[in-house]
Formats: sequence, C-alpha cells, structure tokens
Amino acid sequence: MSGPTIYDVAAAAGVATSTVSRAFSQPGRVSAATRDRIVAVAAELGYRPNPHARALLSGKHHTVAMVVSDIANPHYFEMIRGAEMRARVSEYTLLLVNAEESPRVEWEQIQRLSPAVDGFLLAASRLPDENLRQVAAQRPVVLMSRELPDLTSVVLDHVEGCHQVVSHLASLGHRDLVYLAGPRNSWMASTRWAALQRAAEQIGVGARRIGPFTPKVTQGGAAADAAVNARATAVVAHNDLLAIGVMQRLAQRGLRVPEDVSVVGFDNIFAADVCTPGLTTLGGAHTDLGRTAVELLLTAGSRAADDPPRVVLPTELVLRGSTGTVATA
Amino acid sequence: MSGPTIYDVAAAAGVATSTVSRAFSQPGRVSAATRDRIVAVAAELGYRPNPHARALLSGKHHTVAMVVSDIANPHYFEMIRGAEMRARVSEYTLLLVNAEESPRVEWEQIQRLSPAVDGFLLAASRLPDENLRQVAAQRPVVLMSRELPDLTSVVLDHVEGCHQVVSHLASLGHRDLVYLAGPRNSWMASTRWAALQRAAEQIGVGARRIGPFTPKVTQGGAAADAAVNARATAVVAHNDLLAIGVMQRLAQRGLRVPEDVSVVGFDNIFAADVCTPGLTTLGGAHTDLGRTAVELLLTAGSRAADDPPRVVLPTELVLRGSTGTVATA
DNA sequence: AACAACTTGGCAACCCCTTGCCATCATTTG
DNA sequence: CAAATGATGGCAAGGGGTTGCCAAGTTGTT
Repeated sequence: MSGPTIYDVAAAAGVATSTVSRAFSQPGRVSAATRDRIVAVAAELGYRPNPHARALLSGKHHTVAMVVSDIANPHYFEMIRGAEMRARVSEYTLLLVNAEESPRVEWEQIQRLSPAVDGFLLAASRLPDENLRQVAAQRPVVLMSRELPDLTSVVLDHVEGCHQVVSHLASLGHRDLVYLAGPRNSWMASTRWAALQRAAEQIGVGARRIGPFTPKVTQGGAAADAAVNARATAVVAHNDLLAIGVMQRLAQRGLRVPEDVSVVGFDNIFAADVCTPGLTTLGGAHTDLGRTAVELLLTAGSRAADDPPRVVLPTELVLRGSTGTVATA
Repeated sequence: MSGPTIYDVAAAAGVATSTVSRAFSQPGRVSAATRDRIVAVAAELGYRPNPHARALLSGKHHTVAMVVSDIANPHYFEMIRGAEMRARVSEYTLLLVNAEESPRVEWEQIQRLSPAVDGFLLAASRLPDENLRQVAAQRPVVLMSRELPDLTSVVLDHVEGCHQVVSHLASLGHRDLVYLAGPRNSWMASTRWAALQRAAEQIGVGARRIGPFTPKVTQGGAAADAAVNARATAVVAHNDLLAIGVMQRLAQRGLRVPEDVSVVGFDNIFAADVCTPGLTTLGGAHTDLGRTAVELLLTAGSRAADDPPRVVLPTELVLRGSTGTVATA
C-alpha cells in the first residue's frame, strides 16, 4: 500500500537506517559521498518520509487546523486563502474544519483534532470563553475575529470601523440607525453593537438594535421587514449576506435603496461589489488576517505566554450605492 | 505538551496497555466491568487516542486531501462545503490544499501529502493525464470536474449543459456565439468548447472561440473587448467570474446587456444572482459534487479497480437577465 | 473431583523515523 | 611511531497504539 521506508533505502544503499535518517535531517553528520548515494537511492525508490512517524517522536505535525464557524459564508474565503498561503510558505498543511455555527460541533472537532495538529486557528468561534481557554491550555490557539484577554487574536478594528460607518451615515443626514444583529453567541455581533452604540453616542445619532438574525441572505427578508416596521432610514446589517438579503426584500416591497433606506454591511465580500445598488460595507484586509493568524500561530512557541499579542488590522469603509442622503420627508 | 496516553490510562486503571487499546477498538474482547472502568478513567484523564500513532500501524489516516486548482474561485466553495460535510459524517478530516493554478505546485503538494492521507480529491486538476495516473497508482483518487478514462470522476453533465446553453441562445434568435475560453491546461475549458461546438452544429448556429483567458473578473475587460471586436451578439464565458468581468466592461463601454449582447456564464456562483443584470449561467449541484466525490473516495477500496465509476451529475440552466432576444438591427 | 471449553488479560513485537551513545577508522600532532 | 582528535556510521531505545499468541481464570460437564 504505502511507499518504501528508510529500511528499504538503507538496504538498497548498504547503510544503517540511522544513516539514511541523518542524511536527510542532519546533512552535516554524514559524509558527502554517503549522502549523495543515499539521496540517489531514495530518489530512485521514490522514498517519501512518513510525516506521521516523524510527528510521533517530534510531536510536531507541521499542520494547523482552521476551524470556521460557517464555511458557507464567503467572508471566510479570503481568510482561508491568506491562511493557506502563509501555511504553505512554511510547508505547513492547513486543515479546514467547518463548525456549522454549532458550538458543540466546534468543540468536538477541536477535541478530535487536538492530538494531530500543532495549533488551532479559530475563526469567529462560537465557543464560550471558558472553552477557548481550555483549548488554549492544550494547544497554541489564535483567534480570528474574536478577542479574549489572555489569548492571541487577530481582528479588524471594529471600534474605528463602526465609527466610520456611523460617521458616514451621519454625514448623509441620518439621525438614527438600526443594527440588524448577528447570532446571539457571536462575539462579533455584540462587539459591533457596542461599538456602534458608542460611535452613535459620540456622534450624536440614535442607535437601535433588532434581532438576532442568522446572517444569511434568506434571513434578510425578516430583517428588512423588521427594519421597515421600525421606520429606519439607515440599517446596518451584521454582514454583507444579511445586507444583500435586506436589499432584495426592500426592492420587493417597492422601497428604494438608498433613497428610502440606506443599507450598510460588513465584510466586503465579492457580491457586495456586483449587486445593485453596490453595497456600502466595512471591509478590511481579510487575506492579511488569515496570513497574520498563521504567522502568529507558527511563532507562538517563541513568545512569552503572558500578554499574548492582540493584532488589530485596519478597516476601510467601501462606499457604494447603497447609502445616500436621508429623504427630506 | 501532549495529553495522556494509553500508558497513563492503563496505569491508572491497573491494567495492561493492550487492554486499554482493546477496550476502545474491540469492545467484545474485554469484560464490561473492565471496559467501563477503563472508559471512566480515560474520560477522567482526558485521554484522546493519538491518530498518528494509530495511522502508523494501520496505514489508515482518516484523512482525505482536497486539492483545488484555485481557491480564490467561489465556485469551489460549494464543492468544498459538500466534501467537508460528507467527510465529517464518516469522521474523516478534510485537508484543503490550494494549487494556485500551477501544475507544479499541485504536484508538489500531492507528493508531500501522499504518505499522510488516505486519498485525494482533485478539483479541476491542471495536471497532465500522465501525472494523474501516477498519483492514482499511489493513492485512491477522485477527479472533480475532470475526466480520465481509467480514473474515478465526478463531473457535471457538460454535454447536456452546453446544449441547454446553445439551445437557449438560439431560441432567443442568436445565430452565432463566441466562447471566451478558460486556461489552456484546463480540461474543463477544452471540454466545454468541444461540447459547445457540437451543440452549435446540431442546433445550427455558429460558434467561435476567443482566448484563452484566466477566469477572473479582472480578465473580463480584455475578454469583453475581444468579444465586441468580434461583433458577438452572444458570449459564453468560461465561468461566472469572467462573465461578470465582461458585463462590467460592457457597461463601461456603453453596451447594454442583454439588448446589445447576451452573456452566459458557468457555475452559478452566488454573485451571479445579485449582479445586474442577473447572470444567466449553467449551474449544477456543486455541493452534491463535493459530497459524491468524498463518497466515492471513501468507498474506493470496495470496488473493482478496472472500470472505475464516472459519475455525471445534472446541470440546470439558470435564466436571469443577462440573456435576451437578439437585436433586430 | 478431574478435565474440557471458553473467556479475559498481559507480554512483546511491530509500524517508521529520530537520536543519544558508542565503536570504528582516518587524520593530525608531539 | 604512539597517542590524541575528529569524522563517520551503527546499535538500540523510544514514541503511542495495535495485535498475535499464550497464560490465567471461569464455567460447565461427566
């Protein structure tokens, strides 16, 4: 079934297995002549080191697991891409895991993989803080789009970002906004709401919250109806998927965007650029987020455990057609 | 670093390691009382079997690698999702690998992972046939969106699909179509062109090919210009990304879709639904494709090696606003 | 009571690779 | 020329779990 082992190579080259092993892992310990011969024989036999056997002893698997709270959301796409690219540079393998928005599934997957990976990337984890600390006690962990004081994390600057959003809406004349909230157990959802509230207060506009909603296009209908019912002139949706769903429903009901209602999303997914009108959304360097997270994970061993890094990446408000001046009724 | 082993459990329970092992893997071989005690002790200690150690002996890793030719394409998203879901059901781990559209990278990644996985899912592989056979000789392989006589594959029905596309355009009065081709080393690209040609011939319309183009939005500009230059009334783009890029460029040049030019894409990605006009595109059950591919891979051992299954899944032409009757100039 | 038949548990080898330690051989130095 | 030094390769253990084989223990039979 499997390929040749170092035993085969050793036999074919007429040396001990240890010599073969060292020829690859400690080139200095073997004479050039012997090494060349071994390498040649290995190549001829098509020998590939078995990473599992290696991991068994070293404890290093050269693998990191990325657990995504819902892989159906295109938002994670860029993060996955960035993570994959960075991992590949270091010849690490990226294991992709879907938690299906379920803390239980997430926990089980983590426990199952724990002995087999060098660390975890948890993207928008739905686990309670307590569980996150437990995971971190077993393996290095980097949180993505979530923060916890004692853990390493990478997030976009939601405080600044939400300020940009509110400021933008205020400058268009909106005196009031409605936040269509994300899932209850989403750290991002509560953080955004807090940041929006604070920004609204500073800027002097009102802010209300409706929800929670599962952040999918299909939920946009209910969210839109609720927003209309609340007589909102500006809605800030938890993410672009929800925002797009909201816009679809508004169009269906004959309401114009942005003339009647302005809509803002989060994440700047690809579809936000091509929908009509284009969706104003708070974007950020998601690829960098993925890249940085892997970077932090791979270098986790070389840092003091106390005061772990908490990277905050800049956001950018991408203005498109979905926001406009408030109607002067 | 790592958790407790069966040695720890054995010591704590006062039995031999083999008994612990059997308590989990061959429940019948151990008395219920002993097993209960072992399970209890294991749970208390937080014992998790080490999958690598297990794989070392059994050769089964409970892991499949999915190699995607370009992870930036949302099209793969659904396939990844389907694959991930099916793998999880069987408690298999899905390893996601990006080939970056490079046959070399793809080959290296496969070789690197080969000893560590139970099989490969190759999505739209860019490798030459020869290399695919080599991979298949080492490990079970399932091709996705690609066919090769001696290998297992899952594809959408491009023959029927392309017929639908051409038939649709013909019924709108188009006498001629232009195919904006995908990458040169893409099996899909040449297959689509062949199927389009054949359908065009049967239906009695003309078909021309322009390209190749890298199937990304940014390439849509050049593709659109070339199509306009060719006086096309209907363009069939290699995929939705390219089609969306084409539509953007056409709008920029003041050409109306579908009044001046009809546009058709492939894949039915999410953005095709929200762009303006909506993109008519040939979709299919991509989630099923991913699911089926894993299914076939996991059951690969229980089939005869000759005459491997070649699953063809149905397509559906999704009609949206980007196609219309040809202008009666 | 003696023995057969069956159940349960333990020993030890094995999977593949790494590595500490030691033996061997060659080279250098006094 | 002997002894010290260094370069090189081999032996064997170990890492976590599995499994063939055998021993001990249990139950049943005559």
